[in-house]
Amino acid sequence: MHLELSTFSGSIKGGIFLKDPATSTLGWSILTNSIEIIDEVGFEQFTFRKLATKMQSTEASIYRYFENKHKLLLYLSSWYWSWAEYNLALRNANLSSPQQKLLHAIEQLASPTKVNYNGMDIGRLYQVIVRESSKAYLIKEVDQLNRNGLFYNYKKFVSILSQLILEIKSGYAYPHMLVTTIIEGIHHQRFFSEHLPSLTDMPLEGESLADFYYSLAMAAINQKTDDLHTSSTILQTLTAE
Amino acid sequence: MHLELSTFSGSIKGGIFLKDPATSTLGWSILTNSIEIIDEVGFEQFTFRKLATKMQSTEASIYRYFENKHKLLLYLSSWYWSWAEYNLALRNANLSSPQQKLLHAIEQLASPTKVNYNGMDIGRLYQVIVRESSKAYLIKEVDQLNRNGLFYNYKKFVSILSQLILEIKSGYAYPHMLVTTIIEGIHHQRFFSEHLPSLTDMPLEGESLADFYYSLAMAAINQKTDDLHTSSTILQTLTAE
DNA sequence: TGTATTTTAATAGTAATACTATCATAAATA
DNA sequence: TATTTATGATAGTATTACTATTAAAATACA
Repeated sequence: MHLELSTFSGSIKGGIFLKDPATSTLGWSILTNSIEIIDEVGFEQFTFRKLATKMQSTEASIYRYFENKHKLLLYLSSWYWSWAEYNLALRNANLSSPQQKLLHAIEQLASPTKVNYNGMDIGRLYQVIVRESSKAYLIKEVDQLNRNGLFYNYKKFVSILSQLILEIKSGYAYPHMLVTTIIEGIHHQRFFSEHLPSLTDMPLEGESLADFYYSLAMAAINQKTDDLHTSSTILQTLTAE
Repeated sequence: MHLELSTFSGSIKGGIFLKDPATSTLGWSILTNSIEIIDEVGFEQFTFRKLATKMQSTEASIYRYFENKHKLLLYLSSWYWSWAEYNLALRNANLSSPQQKLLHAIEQLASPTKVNYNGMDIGRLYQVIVRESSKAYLIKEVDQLNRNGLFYNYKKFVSILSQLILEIKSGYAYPHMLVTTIIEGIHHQRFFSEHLPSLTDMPLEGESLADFYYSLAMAAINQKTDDLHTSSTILQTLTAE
């Protein structure tokens, strides 16, 4: 297991960074320290000045790696999805059942392995992803970033899960919607259960969270054709009751 | 309809504002203009200076209504949920079927009425909600804000839909999770279909989006007990295949 | 109608943020 | 050893996110 882990290296698109932080100790320090600060103070309060101070480096040095803190967040997010993809492939390598593969994927999304990878605290990165990752794309510049392929890693992960869905139910019409609903749903429920519990149900641990979304996926996939209506036919059915 | 509309007034918790913007023309102007600017430049680039310039007023005047731009966003979000609740109640007033009520709720979430309420462009507010509303709670200060009851309106709306779910299927264990999954899901799909289409399926209009989530809700609710497993039993089932 | 009170505008100012630029030095590499 | 590259140190600018003060305008109220 450890051997495989050490062979992993996130493949992040240039364009996110000015200089790849994965290629130097200072760069790697930017990543690990930024995770800690963002986790502690939140992305809004996170500044390159705070990061530089913590790292005992300078703002100027950080700016040589990233244009701004948003690109750094995008890097962390991309790295996470690259890691998630790698880890999932490892875990599912010698399985054939797409159901089981999907279950593993959902379990991993709901409670990731809390390992430490070269000083990078994956559990903490997960915390950051849960609270901050949607801010990487819910922005005005999203189209421009997307044109440059900067959401590649997230899209790739979604695409892999969508493929799994189609293996389970060939011809299912909404694999991508289902997958993104599950992913973002898991993140939201994780956040809600900790901070806004009345928006969830009971203290949900990673396991039961995974159960809920796996069941949801299966229910959606295995829905009888009779259950699928358009708004108008649904309304007719209901009015006829 | 117009009469009813004019009787609506959002009930927003004090604590979000310093002085209720709904009680003065300047305050109302802050709301309508901020929606336009946030829609145009995004919440990150939105500043009270830009707002003051557009309104032909001053920063100091705006600061008398809101502590900061985040509280203003929270106000817009609360106002939206208050409006959504009011509108839904109106639409469902003389219906009895909880299924139909839920369908109406989901349809409204997926494509809100594009009316203009006292100069407030609801369609534009909806755009802002889709892209920005999660930033109102995905922050480090969430617990403190929540202790002061500042997420009341969103919680209330979620609670109403959860009640509907329980009317449809008494005893269903996860009404809140299902509801927030649907709400945030709708917003995400709306955003994705416009900006990251590979994360959705086909060009989804409001109607088909509503269909997808209504079907999802029904599938989750009407799931046979046999379909509900814990992770361990799921794994056993799968391994046995 | 006049006076008191509240609301807004105008202006100024401060600390922090988000950068850019320059130069020196250390480390790596050729 | 020479040369490139990476980092550090320092400085500086425009913008942001406010706070404070005073004056004018609008409103309430007696």
